[in-house]
Amino acid sequence: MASLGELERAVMERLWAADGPVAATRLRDELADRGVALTTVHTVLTRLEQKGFVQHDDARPRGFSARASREDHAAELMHEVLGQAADRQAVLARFVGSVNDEEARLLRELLGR
Amino acid sequence: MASLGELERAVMERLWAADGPVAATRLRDELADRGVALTTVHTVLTRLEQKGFVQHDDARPRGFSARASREDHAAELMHEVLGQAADRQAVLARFVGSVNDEEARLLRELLGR
DNA sequence: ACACTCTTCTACGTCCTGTAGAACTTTCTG
DNA sequence: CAGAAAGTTCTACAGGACGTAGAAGAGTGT
Repeated sequence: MASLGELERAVMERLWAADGPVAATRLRDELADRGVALTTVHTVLTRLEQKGFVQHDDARPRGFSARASREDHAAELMHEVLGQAADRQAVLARFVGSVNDEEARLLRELLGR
Repeated sequence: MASLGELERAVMERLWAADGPVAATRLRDELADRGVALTTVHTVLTRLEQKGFVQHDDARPRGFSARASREDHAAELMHEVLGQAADRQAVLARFVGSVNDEEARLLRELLGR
């Protein structure tokens, strides 16, 4: 369900990187390499809001921000994927079987050894 | 990158559920509720092949099969999602923080002790 | 050989996403 | 406060992905 387009993802990336609400103009500037127009940014933001990924305050130059942190979002996605399969255990087994050492160590730590 | 359409997913589901190559006609029958034509099934299969999810043998009524098991596929997706975020550790932390007890137990087991 | 089944080719409508002009609203500035 | 500047919303369109399938071609069975 939650798949984003190229530009949408790029916008989310900036919102996640920012530490507070971001104005559309700033997003346009940060995406200068793409040369997108300000209205384009607005369109994308509106769509991201409809999808529930973004919200904006009612300050005058609107401040846009991500509803969930990048990490929460990713973790959520991981759960979604995990939940999709009937045999969650098998999926976890495959998953764990292919994490690198560092991640494995971290996982052990997180699971309280 | 790897996002499938409604029908595509349904087809993959049957291929994953099957324990061997499946003929297009059988897929059509299994998807009878949708009333899709055989050619439609073929089109979808062709696209899934192009995407690398499916392969077929050269027996005469072609036998189609998934390239990866549903579990491998899911685990792969999980890795993809994990890799997308800059702070993988944070993602793992959130992820582990929200698995249920049973899954946590399984994870500990899988991580060897 | 002929009918039947399967496969490939080609095509089209719809929805999603990128893209942005036009029009409207709010804010700034003289 | 009027006019300009900046920001926001509305509306539209093009391209691509996906669902859908007819037409045409290839293989199989009798």
